[in-house]
Amino acid sequence: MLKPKTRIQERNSRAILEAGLEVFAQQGYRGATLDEIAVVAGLSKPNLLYYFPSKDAVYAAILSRQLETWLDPLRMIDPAGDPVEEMLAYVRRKLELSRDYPRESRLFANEVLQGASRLLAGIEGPLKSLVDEKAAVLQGWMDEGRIAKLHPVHLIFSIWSLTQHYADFDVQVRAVLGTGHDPYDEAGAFLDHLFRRTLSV
Amino acid sequence: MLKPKTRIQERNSRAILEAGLEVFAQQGYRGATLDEIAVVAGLSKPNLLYYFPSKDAVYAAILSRQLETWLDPLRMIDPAGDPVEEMLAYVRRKLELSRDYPRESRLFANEVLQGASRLLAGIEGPLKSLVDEKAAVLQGWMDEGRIAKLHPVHLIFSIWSLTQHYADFDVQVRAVLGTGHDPYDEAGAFLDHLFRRTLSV
DNA sequence: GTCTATACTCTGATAGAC
DNA sequence: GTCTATCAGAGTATAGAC
Repeated sequence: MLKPKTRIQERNSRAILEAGLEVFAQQGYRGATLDEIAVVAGLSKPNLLYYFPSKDAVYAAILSRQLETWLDPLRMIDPAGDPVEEMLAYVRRKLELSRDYPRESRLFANEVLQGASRLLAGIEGPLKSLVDEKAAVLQGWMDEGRIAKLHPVHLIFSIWSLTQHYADFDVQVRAVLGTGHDPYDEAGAFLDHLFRRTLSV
Repeated sequence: MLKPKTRIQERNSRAILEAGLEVFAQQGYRGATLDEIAVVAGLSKPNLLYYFPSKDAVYAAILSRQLETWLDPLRMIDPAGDPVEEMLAYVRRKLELSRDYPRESRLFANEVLQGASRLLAGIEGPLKSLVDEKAAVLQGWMDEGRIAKLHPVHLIFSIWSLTQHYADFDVQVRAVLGTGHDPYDEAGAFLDHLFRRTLSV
């Protein structure tokens, strides 16, 4: 990416990343086109390519920008806190991410679904380390009898899958629920209930 | 699609549907190319287009072929059975689908993720009807105090999300678990435990 | 019925005017 | 810095030989 120097460069760089997020999240890498991204960003295609050298560069910039945000909620689990409340707070934070950043969720979903070749190479190590670290915390809580004994890694998977479902499969959720529902409101209550029952000893 | 008459037509039609499933499931509709499908099917591109008039026709044929299989496990829930065991059996059937037909799962995931425009138009009604019907059965069980009181539709969503996660995000699951794990084996035990705790009164 | 050749469109990327 | 014009390659689809 071009290092932004002027106000107009700053604005255009942002517009491209924003438009790219929109289009890549809906179509996946191969399905997305620079034409569409340029239109959404309000630029010509050559102008877009003045800021980023290639389609791949746009995609990589967007992916890496979102990574931290995506893993932060897991990092925030506090080994010194109350186990059940820590887990329920994690579920809430993840559900809020799905509600407030559904495009980011779908971007990752597309990426993983399509093999994650661009993503996993870079984060496989750190991701596994973080999960292992937190799984050890959960295991400790289980050994102390403070939460129910379950496979800790699959417990983390279950939180990812249940919360991200509402962003990734949004159109299906809304189609099945019908009108007059607030999916995230209902999901919040449902998941709180589900994990409280599941985790309590 | 061409109505198969000869043995060679039968074989080629199958090969195209099989190859299309493979490629569409990994790339989504727009990301998939006829070139790739033809190569996987072992045919030339024009020959592929002799059997199906267009890319869209191949895709539509594959989608509709898989729909029944995908909804059958939900249909099989028996209102006259034991509530908790019926639900756990449903979870098992869905997990087996993910294990045995991961490409079909990813095909639907891509489709829904990318807006489901080709799918929902055709099945929105039937899908919602089926879910509503089974949600009423669950609600009845809850009213009778035979399973825990939870939002029945979100309960169904939770089963979809937890089971399909293992097919759709397979590469992430395996990357995080590391080697020496059988994801579906562990997931079976985990989900059985989770839903037994969640549903028991 | 199947293949080769090809038409035509879309896509990513570049050159060069302003 | 941004635009118009354009290229090469990939993409869907068709024509016509065999």
